[in-house]
Amino acid sequence: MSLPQSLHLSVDCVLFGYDDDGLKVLLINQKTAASDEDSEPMSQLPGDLILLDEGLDQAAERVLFELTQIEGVFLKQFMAFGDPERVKDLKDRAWLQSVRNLPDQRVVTVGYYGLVSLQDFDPQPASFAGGVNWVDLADVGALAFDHNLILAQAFATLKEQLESQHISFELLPKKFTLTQLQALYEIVLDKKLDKRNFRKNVKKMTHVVPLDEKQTGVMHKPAQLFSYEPRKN
Amino acid sequence: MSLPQSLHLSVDCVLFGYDDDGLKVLLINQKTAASDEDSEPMSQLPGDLILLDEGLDQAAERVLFELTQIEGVFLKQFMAFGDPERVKDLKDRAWLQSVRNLPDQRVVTVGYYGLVSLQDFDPQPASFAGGVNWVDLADVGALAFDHNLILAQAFATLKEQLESQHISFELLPKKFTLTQLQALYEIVLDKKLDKRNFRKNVKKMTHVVPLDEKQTGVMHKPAQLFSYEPRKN
DNA sequence: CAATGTAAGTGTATAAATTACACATAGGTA
DNA sequence: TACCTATGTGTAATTTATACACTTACATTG
Repeated sequence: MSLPQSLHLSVDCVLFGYDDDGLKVLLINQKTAASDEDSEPMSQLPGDLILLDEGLDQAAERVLFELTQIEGVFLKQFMAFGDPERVKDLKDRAWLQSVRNLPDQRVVTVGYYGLVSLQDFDPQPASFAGGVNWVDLADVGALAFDHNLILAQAFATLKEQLESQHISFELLPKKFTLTQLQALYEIVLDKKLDKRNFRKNVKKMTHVVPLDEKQTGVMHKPAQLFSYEPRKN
Repeated sequence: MSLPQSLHLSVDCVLFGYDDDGLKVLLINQKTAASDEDSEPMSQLPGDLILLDEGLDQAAERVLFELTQIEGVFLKQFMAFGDPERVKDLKDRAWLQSVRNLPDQRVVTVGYYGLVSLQDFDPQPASFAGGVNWVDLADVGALAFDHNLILAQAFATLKEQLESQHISFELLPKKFTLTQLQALYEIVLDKKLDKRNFRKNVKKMTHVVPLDEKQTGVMHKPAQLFSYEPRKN
């Protein structure tokens, strides 16, 4: 009834980062074997095979940390990608051969998206292998495998869940102004919002609390700082 | 960098069925080896390992058809389940041993939920092995593996997506009355709705169109029949 | 064929939520 | 001290959501 199976399972992390400059995604450069000249290095999402004794969420955390030194961030599964051809493209062969024991093996991957504030996290996280870059969403080029698809799907999920899931705050520094919060909403939802109406809505969110602190060093009226306080029951 | 992996990947289908009697889920009875007396047969969701050359959506369709003879229904991936212990429970050992070459192998599964109208589909789909039953959601007992968790997650997803995704119609016969539609909403959302307001909202849905046809054989004013017409561009 | 039972079908008034919109203020800089 | 810049605030108009009750069409029964 059940045939012997042989396939690999990986996780890929789509880590979004935000600062006043806009919305970025974390990409790593494939480190090809030193002698490889003809194959230009591609960018890809941080991802790797899962270990046999770890759960999926755990794997996503570990892989993200190993590849980017980032830890302790919000990470959420959003979709599995299992096209049998997804790692069979010619452009990806060289890298697979340099890094996998069984480069021809089918790989199904589980996508996670994550959110960080570029202020609170080191904007250029050290990595033990290959470069790590925050790339503006608009500037993302062709990625390895089906990673453009995974990224698009992750962004669509972020858009859908931004309002319902209290996740905007993961993208902001611990202390933020309402203008920052609004700018984030405008970027993710891709539409302009009215300042007064936006603030009216925020006032209804009991988990957004004003601090006894103001912005400093700005050449205009300093903004009130707020922080996110998830309900403590 | 990447250790050799060895795990199995399956799909599990949570198929919801609806009739005037309520919301059901399709379960199959594990067929244990004939001589097995001490292990009572458990119920589980229809699911099986994926084949090496098929995509995930394709696998879900195939597995559902093979186990229940149901095909051509709405099926949507909703979540992957990868707890390393999810198939290690004692209660599930006997069945795994009778059906798998590598019963100790870790299995990660991708969950799909599906929707059918019990009117339009055979309410007791034939199956080539083991019984197949529509079980009222309230009467679902302990299932094999983590299938109670998968079911709960699927139902939560259905609830979330019912309104945004036009999926209520998958659960209804091709021709339905507004009362049926409303009853479905009330069951899934678990709240009573106002008849007049509900109908006002439906009138705004351009994809719900009245037919030149009425209910027959009912001992009251016959209801107008409607059908779902996804926008044809 | 008249009376009865049953669910279908319909409108309006009220409340709530969303939208549109403009100017005074606090601090920094010159 | 004057000026620049982004902050912070209220109200009226519109749209959307909610609450609510009676007449109608068909089938059954006496």
